[in-house]
Amino acid sequence: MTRQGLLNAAGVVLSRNPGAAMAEIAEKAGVGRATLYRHFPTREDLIRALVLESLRQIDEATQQIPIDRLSAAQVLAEILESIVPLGDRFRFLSNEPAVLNDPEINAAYGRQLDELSELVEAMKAEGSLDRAVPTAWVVAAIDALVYAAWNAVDDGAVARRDAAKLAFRTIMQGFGLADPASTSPRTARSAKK
Amino acid sequence: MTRQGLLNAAGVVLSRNPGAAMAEIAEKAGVGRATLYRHFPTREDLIRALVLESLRQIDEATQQIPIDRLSAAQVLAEILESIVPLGDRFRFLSNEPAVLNDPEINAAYGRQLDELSELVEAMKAEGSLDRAVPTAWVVAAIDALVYAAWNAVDDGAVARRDAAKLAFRTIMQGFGLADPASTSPRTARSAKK
DNA sequence: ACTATATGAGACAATCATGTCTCGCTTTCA
DNA sequence: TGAAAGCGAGACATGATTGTCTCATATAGT
Repeated sequence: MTRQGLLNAAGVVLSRNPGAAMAEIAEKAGVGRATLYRHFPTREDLIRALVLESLRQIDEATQQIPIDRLSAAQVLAEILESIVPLGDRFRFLSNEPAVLNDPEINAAYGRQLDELSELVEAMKAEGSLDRAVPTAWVVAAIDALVYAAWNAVDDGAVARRDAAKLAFRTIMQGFGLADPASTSPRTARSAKK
Repeated sequence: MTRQGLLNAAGVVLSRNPGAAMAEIAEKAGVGRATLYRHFPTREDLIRALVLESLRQIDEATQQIPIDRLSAAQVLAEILESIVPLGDRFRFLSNEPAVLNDPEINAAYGRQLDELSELVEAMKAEGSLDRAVPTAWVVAAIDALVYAAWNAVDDGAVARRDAAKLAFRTIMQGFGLADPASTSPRTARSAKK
């Protein structure tokens, strides 16, 4: 059994139950528990490796995007297409103490968030997003919508090939320039009369 | 120590670390471990009670909204104002096996999702949301944005009083009628030239 | 003051996951 | 064919957590 296979199994099992035991992961991988420990001496090592591998996959996918030939909005579209399929890998361990305090993981994740912030700023600069919306909120919402998109696919509410496009459309419209009449409750009320 | 105080402490501790021990929860509540067990005979009982209490709080908050005097969009705005402050209580145990298989919890949560679906349909009917966007996706995204909003407040990225409004604006714009020029990557590219 | 009730502290057994180790078995490579 | 390496199964000790229980104390109501 390859290291990748073990990490995949760990991803599947842990995303459904973050507290799953090593035995459960080994079983999912079709491997003896001892073998799992041979590759990852401790549970913490396994989780660290899983998170780093996931972050690496995201880097790999996004670095293949020709950013110099696309608008910032198009870059975001490509990023979403790339990472929505990987969306499950992350949310489940945001609270893992082993992950939260790891400097290497924090550095890598922080860098990715920073890159996303820069992309959002670029989108504001090119006029595809509303400057009035806080960048931090846009980044947080993108994060959440990626997760929601993967989730919706997972329980069959949305087709796999549509998920990234739905998320992209939601982001672009949601943070584009406002049409006040359709977003303010007060005016919506008067419009109802 | 009141039952409510224990549930509050459990909410605080478990939302930060879903695997926290009973001793940690009791300590947070400033109470002996035995006392905690007197109120909740097993850990599972505690988690069940916490989830049900959280769902009940949402019901309570939303039922005070005068739905007959507001547009569907306004109702959504009020709902967001009510539940964004409670947002942390839920995501953390969506994977808890004790919760996932509990019929009472599933019924209550499913009903709330159904009500949200109905509200989304009503918003489509009144023209404040785009009929072309799948309701399931809208519901999933609202769910995710509520969580994102609470999260952004929690780490200081967004002011508490702005969170619900940001989420509302994002939803209303994000699922309103599209302005094709601002959402399609293809056209964005030609616009860049 | 008196009694009933709830509490905090802590001992305790049972359970469970972790991490180590050994022992055959199989595969691979020479 | 033979040696080496990796594997599955499982025994084992360890530590942490759960859930039960006791007992002394505090508090509230009468």
